[in-house]
Amino acid sequence: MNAQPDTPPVPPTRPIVTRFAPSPTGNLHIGGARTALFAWAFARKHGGQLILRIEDTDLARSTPESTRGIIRDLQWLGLDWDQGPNAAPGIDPYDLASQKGDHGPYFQSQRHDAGIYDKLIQKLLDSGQAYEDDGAVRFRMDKDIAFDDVVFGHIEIKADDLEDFVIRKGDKGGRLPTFHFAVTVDDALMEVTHVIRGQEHLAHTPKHAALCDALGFARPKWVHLPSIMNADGSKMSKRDKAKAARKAAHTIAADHNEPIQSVIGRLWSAWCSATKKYKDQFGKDNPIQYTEKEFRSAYTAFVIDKEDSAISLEELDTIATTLTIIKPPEIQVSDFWKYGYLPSVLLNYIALLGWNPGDDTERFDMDFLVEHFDLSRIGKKNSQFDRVKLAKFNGEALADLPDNEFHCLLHDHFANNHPEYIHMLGDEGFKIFAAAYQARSQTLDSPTELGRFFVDGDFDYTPKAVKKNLTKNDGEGLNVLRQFRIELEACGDDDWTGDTLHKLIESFVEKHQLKNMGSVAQPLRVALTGSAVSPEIGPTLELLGKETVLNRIDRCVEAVDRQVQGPG
RNA sequence: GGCCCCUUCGUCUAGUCUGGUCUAGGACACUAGGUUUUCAUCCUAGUAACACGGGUUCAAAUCCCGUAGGGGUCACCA
Repeated sequence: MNAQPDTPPVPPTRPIVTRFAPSPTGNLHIGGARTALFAWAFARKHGGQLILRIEDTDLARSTPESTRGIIRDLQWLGLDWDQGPNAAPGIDPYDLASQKGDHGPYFQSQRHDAGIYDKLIQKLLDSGQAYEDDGAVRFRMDKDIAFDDVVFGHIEIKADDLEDFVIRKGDKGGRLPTFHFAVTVDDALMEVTHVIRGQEHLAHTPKHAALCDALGFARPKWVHLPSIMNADGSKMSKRDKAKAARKAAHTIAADHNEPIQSVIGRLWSAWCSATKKYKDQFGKDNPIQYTEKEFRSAYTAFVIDKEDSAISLEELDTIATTLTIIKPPEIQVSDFWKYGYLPSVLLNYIALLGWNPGDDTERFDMDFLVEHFDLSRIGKKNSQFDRVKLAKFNGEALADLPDNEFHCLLHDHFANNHPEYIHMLGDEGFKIFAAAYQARSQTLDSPTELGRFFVDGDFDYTPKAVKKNLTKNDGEGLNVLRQFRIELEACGDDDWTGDTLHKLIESFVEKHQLKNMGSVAQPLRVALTGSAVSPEIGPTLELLGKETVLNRIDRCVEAVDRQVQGPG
């Protein structure tokens, strides 16, 4: 007990504390996800703490739905926090008693209710560093100020370039603190050591530094991250989705040489038939219902870039996607989820935007990131988001998955997004479908583009594919198709499996002295898919089923014959 | 516009602090060839960058100055 160490005790160092502080005014977008990732990685690397704090000081724009969405997206990504709202299922994140950590509450609206900000504002008022202005409170910015940023270095601003700024809103804003005041106070009170956030806050940091000084708080280390941009160099934003839909509408108008209103009219018809199809397929009404008037006015607003439409951006986005007039650009974390990216891959890819481990390693998991993460390796340059590279990473990760894991993921994805495939293929069929597309999928959604013909026989024949595989050389392929149809018809139901059918083709090739399997497989592909592309021919035949295969061959032969004989 | 920040292949980047080993490396994309029943995968090879102009130096992608271009910010939004 009284034994003292020989050496003086090491002075206690402050544990690393980072925070992610979104404002709940929309979904978590990709830039926010990277900020969260870096804050998470830095805290984990140093055995520190990550705080999730919700900055809901904007009464008009903050919503509980956004808070829940952000929490859900962070959980999907696998980024966990040590202090903040409780994300356990069934628990209301706003519930004070359930929040984790000693520095709560973790919602700024709740902190305001607790009087945390008003007390400090009064201090500034009393000392003359702040003053009342038309119901609001402003902070005096009358001195030169300098600060150090971990990424951008030393920055100095002259007093002349600074202005007094509001720290507490007036009655209209509920007398809540502004972002600048709340963020400064909370970071200090929550003992945050490293403020990791987007570069858009760099220009605000002089305010935060001055506030820290006036309040007598130690300044945290500021770490500003460069922005993530679109391929064209513009900033990534959810408005891009509307932009894409708008562009699509205008493109359709131009292609058909018709006014935009008539395009919207056609979209309405398309929407009606999509709704009807939904009902036929699922036996219940489409949960999204509009009157023609609503639809037209909302879409018009959408197309001419107005936010105040009767239908929300998200719903219009859904419509545009349903009608397949656009494949909206992925912007928010939930988009990447919806389009079948793996969270581990998304995280890997966005970690590479502005950071790298210093060698040529590009594919890594979060254990690697935590081990190697270092603030000094964060770059200063904005980076463009390259969906093609992400897709490649994702495709490789999917291909590397054990079969059964891929099957489960694909099944979940399709159950949520394209249940008609599961209905039509059945559980056994879906297994074959998954196996057929694992190596061919860049996302869990890819099989819908590649394998639509499995559930939809209403396709046109690609002229090039018909010529090359059927009509060329006096209809060589067409003859093979006719003859092979006979063998298929003779095939018993028990023999209708991928392996047996594959062998059937092999022996047919041998018997007729054909060049190779392609001589049979390619004509079949055209008949079955309309194109020259499908997964392996065996599983393709098996999955389609005997009846469908024979019908499609007949339909194809007929169509090509008609075409060869010419019109009339 | 004021202020702040940034600038290496088409894109993400290594290299810049501590000038020479950089005739600038990797990845994605692209092109060509090979494997494959198609597609995808895979293998091999290739095209491709230090924004521009001055300086400092024996030597500059690396240091300094200027120009151009880009981004951010300038709300009782965050």
